[in-house]
Amino acid sequence: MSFSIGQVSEMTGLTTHTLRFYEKQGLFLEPIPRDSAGRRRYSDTQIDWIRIGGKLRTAGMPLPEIRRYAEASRDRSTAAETQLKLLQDHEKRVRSQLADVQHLLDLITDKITHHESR
Amino acid sequence: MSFSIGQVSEMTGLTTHTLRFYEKQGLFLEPIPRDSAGRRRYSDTQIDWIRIGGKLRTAGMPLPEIRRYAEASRDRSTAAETQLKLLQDHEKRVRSQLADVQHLLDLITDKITHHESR
DNA sequence: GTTTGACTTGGAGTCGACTCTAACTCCTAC
DNA sequence: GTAGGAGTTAGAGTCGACTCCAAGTCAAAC
Repeated sequence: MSFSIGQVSEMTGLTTHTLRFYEKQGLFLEPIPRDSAGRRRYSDTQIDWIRIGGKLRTAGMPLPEIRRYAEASRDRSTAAETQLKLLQDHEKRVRSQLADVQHLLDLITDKITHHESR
Repeated sequence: MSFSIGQVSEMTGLTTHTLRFYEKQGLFLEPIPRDSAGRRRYSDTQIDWIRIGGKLRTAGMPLPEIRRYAEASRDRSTAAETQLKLLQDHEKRVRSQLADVQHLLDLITDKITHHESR
């Protein structure tokens, strides 16, 4: 079973523009095959990957890192470990952003408490 | 006590370029006063705000929202509540990014566990 | 057999957030 | 008094991540 770019767009929430753009950026690694008329045909496994890539994006991972993530799957024996490391690094970044926000939240709630008890 | 743009740059880690850029973007709200030669002089309270703005940035908040945060401080009676809301909204976003990463981390660690137990 | 609609490409345009340049003005130190 | 260094401005350039455009191809429906 294979899907057109329009179908994949519907399935993943990425626009067709973005799908072509990601392909140009080398984010897929397995090249997307074309039918006799030159149109892209996506397989299930490619769609699975696109969904993961999309999650990585919404999670704030920059494209070059997502590319590294994709490239890691080349080497079957080290893929998961490399990807784990990329994810952990990114998790650290997001966690520190969260810590920043929470620090500011503390300051603000303190301010409000003081204001109320005045 | 007031400080030059170069000193503020040192103190906050933002470049002088960025400080001028943020000012153009209306991120300060209290306008930065100039000395007799037209140079910016930052007060302590302005520096305090710049530090907060910087934190908001590294926490991933976009500039328009930081502007709203700054503008909120106009109205002394509602400032803290408005800012609290902005922070909470942003916290939600960052949390959901973190959840995405953690979901992927789960998938990967599962994959590794399976691989090891094969 | 032509219209319609989904696709193709290369390349241009947009937007957010900086980052840099050019030409200029001050102040301080020698 | 002039050289150096830190400022000033308006505006241009960069980079990441899309987003759109023009010109064209193809298959299916009428």
